[in-house]
Amino acid sequence: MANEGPDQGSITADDVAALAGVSRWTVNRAFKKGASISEKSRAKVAAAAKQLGYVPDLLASSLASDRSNLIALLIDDFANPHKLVMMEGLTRALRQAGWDTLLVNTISQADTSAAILQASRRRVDAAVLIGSGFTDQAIATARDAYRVRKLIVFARYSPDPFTISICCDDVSALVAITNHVADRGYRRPLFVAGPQTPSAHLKRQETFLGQWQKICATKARMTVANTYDPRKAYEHIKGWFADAGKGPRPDVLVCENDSIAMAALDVVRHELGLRVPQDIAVIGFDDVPQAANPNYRLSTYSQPIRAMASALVSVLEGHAPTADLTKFQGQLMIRDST
Amino acid sequence: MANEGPDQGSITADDVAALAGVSRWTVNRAFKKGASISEKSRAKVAAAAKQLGYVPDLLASSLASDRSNLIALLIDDFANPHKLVMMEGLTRALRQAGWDTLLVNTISQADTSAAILQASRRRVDAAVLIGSGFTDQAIATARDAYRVRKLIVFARYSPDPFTISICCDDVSALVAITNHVADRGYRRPLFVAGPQTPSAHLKRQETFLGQWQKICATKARMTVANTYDPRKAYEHIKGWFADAGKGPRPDVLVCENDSIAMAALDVVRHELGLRVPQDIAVIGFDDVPQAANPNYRLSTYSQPIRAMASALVSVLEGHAPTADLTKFQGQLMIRDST
DNA sequence: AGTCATTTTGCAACCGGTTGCAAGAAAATT
DNA sequence: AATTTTCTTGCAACCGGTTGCAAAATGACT
Repeated sequence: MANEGPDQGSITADDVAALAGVSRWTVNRAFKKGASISEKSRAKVAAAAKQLGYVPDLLASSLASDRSNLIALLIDDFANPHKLVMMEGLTRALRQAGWDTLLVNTISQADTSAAILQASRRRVDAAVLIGSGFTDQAIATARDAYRVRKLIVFARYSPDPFTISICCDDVSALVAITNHVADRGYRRPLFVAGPQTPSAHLKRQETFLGQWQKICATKARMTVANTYDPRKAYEHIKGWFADAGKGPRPDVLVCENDSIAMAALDVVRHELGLRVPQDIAVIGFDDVPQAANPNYRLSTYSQPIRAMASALVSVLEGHAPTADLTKFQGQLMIRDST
Repeated sequence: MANEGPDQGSITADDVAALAGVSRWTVNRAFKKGASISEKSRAKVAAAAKQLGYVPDLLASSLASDRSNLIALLIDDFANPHKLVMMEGLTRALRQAGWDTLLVNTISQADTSAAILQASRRRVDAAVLIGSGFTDQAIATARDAYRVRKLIVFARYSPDPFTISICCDDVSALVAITNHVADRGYRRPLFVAGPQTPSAHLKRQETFLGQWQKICATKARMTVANTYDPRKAYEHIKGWFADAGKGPRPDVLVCENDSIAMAALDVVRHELGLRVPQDIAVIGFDDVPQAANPNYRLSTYSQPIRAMASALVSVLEGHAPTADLTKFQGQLMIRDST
C-alpha cells in the first residue's frame, strides 16, 4: 500500500516538462518565485507537477545555486532548559521564513571547530551559536578556518568583529536587576557566576558589581560556580555556604541565569533550611518556563526571544539591521523570590 | 585577517588533483573509506588536500550518491524537558556515527505532513519522530505521500507496519510502576493521562488500569489531562480535585509522564496544601533531570535513551535488529514522592 | 502592416561529486 | 621470464537542478 503512487527513482523536472509540453527550464522557473514565466505555462506546469507529485530537489538546487537555505544551529549545553525555549523560537522563525535547521551538538569544547567544519561541508548559509561555552577563541578560529558565510552568536555577545551578535542588552538588564534588588531593601548580595569563559557573560557580573557599588557604595560579594549545570551549581553553592560561615549571610543571591538561580534556591531551602525570600532572596536570568512554577516563583529577566529570532531571520535575509542587534530590551519578571 | 588562506570559490577535487598529480577520481577515492587506492596516492592526495584546505563537498556527494547522511528529527512539543534529553542523546549518537541532524519543529499537528515533505526534499536518509502529538494517521499519511527512506518513531510505539518503532517496553514499565505503587500500600490511585491521541501512550494507561485491577481487584480511577503542557496539566489536575470533592481522595497520582507528574505534585502541594508523599504520592515517567531535584524527588521510570539511540544508529546503518526494538527495558527510579 | 521594446522560452555549460567499467600497473604464480 | 591474477587508476556519463544569454514570441506604438 505504501508502494502506490509514482514510486521509483524520483520524478525530475524533465518528467514534468515532458508531461506539460514545455522545457525543463520552464518547469523549474514555475517553482521559483519571481521568475519570468507566463501564467499559462505556470499553470500547465503546476498541473503536471501535481499529477506526478513533483517537488524540486533541494540538494540539486543548493549545489547549483550555492545557496542551501540551511542554517546550522550549534548547541553545546543541553542541560539548560532555556535552550529548549531558544530552539523552539529559532526553529519556528526559521522554518516560517523558509529555512531549515541543522542541529549540531558540539559535544565538547574542542569539538566546536569540527562541528563548524561539518556544517560548512553542507554549505549552510549561516551558523548560529547558542552555546554558553563557546569561547571567543573557538569562534575566531572557526571563523577563519572554514567557509561559513555568516557566523552568528545568539543570546550572547561576542566582540569578534566578523561575527554577528544578537542578544539583549545585558547592561540595562543587570542595572534593572540591581536596582530592583536594592529597592527591595536587600543589602548583602552574592553574585553567583557561571563559567568564566572569556567575555561570555562577564558583562552581567561586571555590571552587577559595578552598579551595586554605585548604588549602595559597598562591594558586593561574588562566587564563581564555573558551570551552568544545575547539579554542579547546587554543589558549588552548598559548598560556598559551608565555607563562608564566617561572613554575614547574604540576603539575596543574584544569579547569572535561571539554571543557577534554581539551584541556588534549592540550596537555600533544602540545605540551609531557610525561607525564600524572607531569609534569602534569589533572582535569576532568562525566565525559563520552570521559573514560573509554584515551587520557585523565581524573579528573573525575560529575553525577547521572539524579536531576537525575527532579527536573526532578517539578518539572514541580508537586510541591514534596523537597530543595534546587541541591545534588545527584555523584561524584569518580578515573582515571589525577591 | 579572516580573509587569509585559500578563499574564493571553494577548492574542488580538481584543484587537489592538479596539485597532487593524480586524477580527480583518485582524489575522491582518497576520501572515501574502503575505496581502492594505493597508500602512496592517498598520501599524496592527503598532503595536497591539507595544503589547499580541501574537504569534499557534502551536497555534491549526496546528490550524486543519493545518500545524504542526514536524518530529520521531527519534534512537535518543546515544552517537555524530556525532549532536551532525547535530542541530546540522539544528536550525540548520530553525530558520532557520522550523521547530521535536521531539526524540524512541526509547528502544528497539521504541519507534520509539510514538515516531512520538506525533509524529503533534502533527501534525508530517514525521518525520526519524537513527538508526542504525532497521530498514527499523520504518520501513515506522510509515510505514503513522500519519499522518505525510513520512518522511525522514537520513544513511542506505532503500529504502522511501515514505520520502525524504537521504544521501551511500556507494558513491563507500567507493571513495575503499578506493583511499586501497590507494594507501597497505596490503594486509591488516580491515573493522569496526557492527550488521547490514537494509540499514543494508551498502552501506559491501559496497562496500569489492567494491572491494578489484577493486583488489587479494584478499579483505578483516571482522568485525561489531554495535554503534556505542565501549565495546562496543572490547571486540569487542579480542576479535577475541585470537582471530585465527592469521592475519596486519591492516595497516589500515577502520571503518564514527568511533565504531568511534576504539575500534579505542584497541585498537591500548592493548591491542596497537602504533603507528598504522606498525603498523596506521585509517580511519573521519563526521569527528566528535574525529577531528581530536591523539590520534587519524583519517583519515575527512566528510559534507556543511550541504548535506544544506539539502536537507532544501527537501524540507520541497515543492521538487522538484534532484539525487539520496542522492548527496551528501563529502570524504576524510586525517590521520595512515593 | 511594420518596427521596436518586452516578455517568455530554450539551451549549453556548470555545480562538485559518484558510479561502473575498462585499461594500466603491480604482485603473484608457474 | 612469461603468464595470470589482483590492485589502481582514468574516464564518460550522470545526479537534478541553476545561470546567463540568445532566439522566439508577444505586445505596443507609428
